[in-house]
Amino acid sequence: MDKREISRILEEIGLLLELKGESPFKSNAYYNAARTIETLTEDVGELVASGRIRELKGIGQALAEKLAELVGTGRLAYYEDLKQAVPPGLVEMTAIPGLGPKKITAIWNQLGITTVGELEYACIENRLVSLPGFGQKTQDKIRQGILQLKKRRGFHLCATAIREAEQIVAALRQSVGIKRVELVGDLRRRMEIVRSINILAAADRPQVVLEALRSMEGLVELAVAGTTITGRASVGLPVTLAVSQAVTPHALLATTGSEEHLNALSARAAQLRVPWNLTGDPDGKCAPSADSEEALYAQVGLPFIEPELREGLGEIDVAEEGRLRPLVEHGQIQGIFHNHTTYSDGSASLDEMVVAAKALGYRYIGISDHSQSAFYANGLKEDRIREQHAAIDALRRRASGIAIFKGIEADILPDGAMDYPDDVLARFDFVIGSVHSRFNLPEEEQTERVLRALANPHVTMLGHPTGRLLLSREGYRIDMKRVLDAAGQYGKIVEINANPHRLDLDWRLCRYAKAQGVKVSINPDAHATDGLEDVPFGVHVARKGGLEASDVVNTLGPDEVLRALKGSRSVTRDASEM
DNA sequence: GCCGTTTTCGGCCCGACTGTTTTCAGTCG
Repeated sequence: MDKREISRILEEIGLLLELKGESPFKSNAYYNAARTIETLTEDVGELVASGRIRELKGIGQALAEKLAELVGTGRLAYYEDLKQAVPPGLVEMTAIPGLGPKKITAIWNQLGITTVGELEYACIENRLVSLPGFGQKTQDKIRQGILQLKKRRGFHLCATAIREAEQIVAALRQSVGIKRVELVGDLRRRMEIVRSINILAAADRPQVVLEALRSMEGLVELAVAGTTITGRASVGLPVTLAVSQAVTPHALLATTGSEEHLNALSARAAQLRVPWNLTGDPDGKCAPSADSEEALYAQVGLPFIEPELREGLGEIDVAEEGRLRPLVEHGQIQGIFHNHTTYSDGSASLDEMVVAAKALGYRYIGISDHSQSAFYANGLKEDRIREQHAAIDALRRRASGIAIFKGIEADILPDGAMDYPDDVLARFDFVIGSVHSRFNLPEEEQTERVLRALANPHVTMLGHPTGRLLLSREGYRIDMKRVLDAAGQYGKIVEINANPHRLDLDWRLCRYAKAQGVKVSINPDAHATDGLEDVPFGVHVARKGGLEASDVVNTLGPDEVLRALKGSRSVTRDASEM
C-alpha cells in the first residue's frame, strides 16, 4: 500500500470522525497524520518496521499501531468499523460547497437523510429551512452545490488517471504475448479531467491481456465482452481495453478523439475525396492507407497534429496554414518558480526544496512563501522575510549547480493593493500576486482588483488567475480577457499553476494570452518536495494551449530568466491610468 | 489522538465571511 492510499484513508477517518460528531481535535490528529504521511520521502513500511514512525510529529502510540496494521495487512479494522457507522452518502455530501460536517450531521440526525439524492429532494420539498441554523439561502446554496456535484460526478483529475494508466500500460508492455499497448482517449489528449482510462492493446487473444491485468494490484471488476476488457482502477476509475491483432494508426486516431477533431478531419477527407473510414476494416477500400498517424494526416494534406491539440478548436486550420509550431516539452523547463517551504505552509525546508529541485535537474528554483496577510498559511512578516533571505544567501554560498531566487506569493488584497509596501516588495527577485480571499466579489470588482495588482510595478507574475479547484470549486468571477490584455500591456507573466487540482490558467485561454504577447510560467506551487513533480501537468496545459518553448519563461536559463523577471517589473503605471 | 510539561491533564491556529441570528455557529482558506 503506497503512502497516497494510506494518507487518503487517514484523511477519510478524520472526516468520518467529524461526521460522527467526535472531538474535532481527534479528527485533526488524523488530518495532520495524513498530511505527514503524504509528504514523507521515506517508505512508510520501513518506518513502521523500524519503529521510527513514532518519531514523526503527530504520530503517537495509537496512530503508530493503526499504521502498522494498515501496512502489514492492507486493512484497518477501525476504519472498516467507522465506515459501517457512517453512511457513505454523508462523505459525498462534504463535496457540496457550504456544507460541512456539522450541517451534514444535522441533516442526517434530524431528517434521516443519508444520500445526496435524498438531500436534493429535501431541498425541493423545502424541508431544510426548518432545521435550526438553516435558512432559505443555505438551502438554495446546497441545491446549487448538488447541481455542481452531479455535473462533475464520475470525473477524475488527469493526474490521478495518468498515474493509474501509466502503471497499467507499463505492466502490460512487459507482459509476454502482448505486442503493443497504447493509451488513447481523453487521457492521451491530456484533458484536465477525465471519466475513464482507454487503452488499445495488440495480442492474439483478449485472454492474454486479461491474465496480465489479473496479476495487477488495485484492478477490480475485470470482465471480458468480445474483444473488450473492462475493469475499475483503485480510485474507482473505469478502465477499458480494446484488444485486437494489431494497433493500427486508424484505431489510434479514432479512439484518441476528440469527436470534434475527428468530424473536422472526416469533413476534410470528404472534400478532398480521400477514403476515410477509420473504424471499419483498415484493409478495406474505404479506409485511407497509412502505416502511422503521420501518414494518416498526410492523406488529408496535413502535418501531424499532436494529440493535445485535437480538440476541434481551429487546430486543423492552423495545421493547414503551416502555422503549427513545436509544442513546449517538459525537458525544456530549466527552472521552477512558486515553491513553498516550512517558512510558511510548506512541509519541506528551504534546503530540502532546493536539493530536490536540483535532483530533478532544474537549474534554478524560485522560493515564494505566503505573505503576511495569509494568517492561515503562516505568512511571512517582515522580520521573517529578512530571516529567510539570510538563509537563502547562506544557501547560495553552499549550494552549487542551482540558482536560488528570492520570491514571495503576495496576497492581492480586496482593493487590489499588495499586502506589503513597495520597499518590501522591491527586495524580491520576483513577486507572484495571488488572490486568496474574497472570492465572491462581483466580476467587475474582482477584475479591477487584479488589474490594479498587475499595474503594480513590483508584481512580476499573476498566480493561479481564477482560483479554481478542479472538481471542487469554481473559479471566482473575473474577466480573464481583460486580465490577459493588461498582462500583455504591462509585460506581466501569468502563471500556469501545475498543481493537478488547479491547472490554472486554463489551456483554453493560452492562445488568447499568447496573442496578447503574454508569457507564462509553468509553476508547481509545491508545498512539499514531491509537489515539484507536478510540473509536467502544467506542461500538458501549455501544450494543449498551443504554447511553444518561447512562450514559457521558465524554459530560459537562470541569467536570462532573471532579466525577464526584471523586465516584467520595469513598467511603472498607476492604476488610475487604466 | 497528540503533545509537553509549569508531565499524566489541558490545550490543540485563526481570522474573515456568511447566514443565521439578535450574539453566534459553521465553513473556508
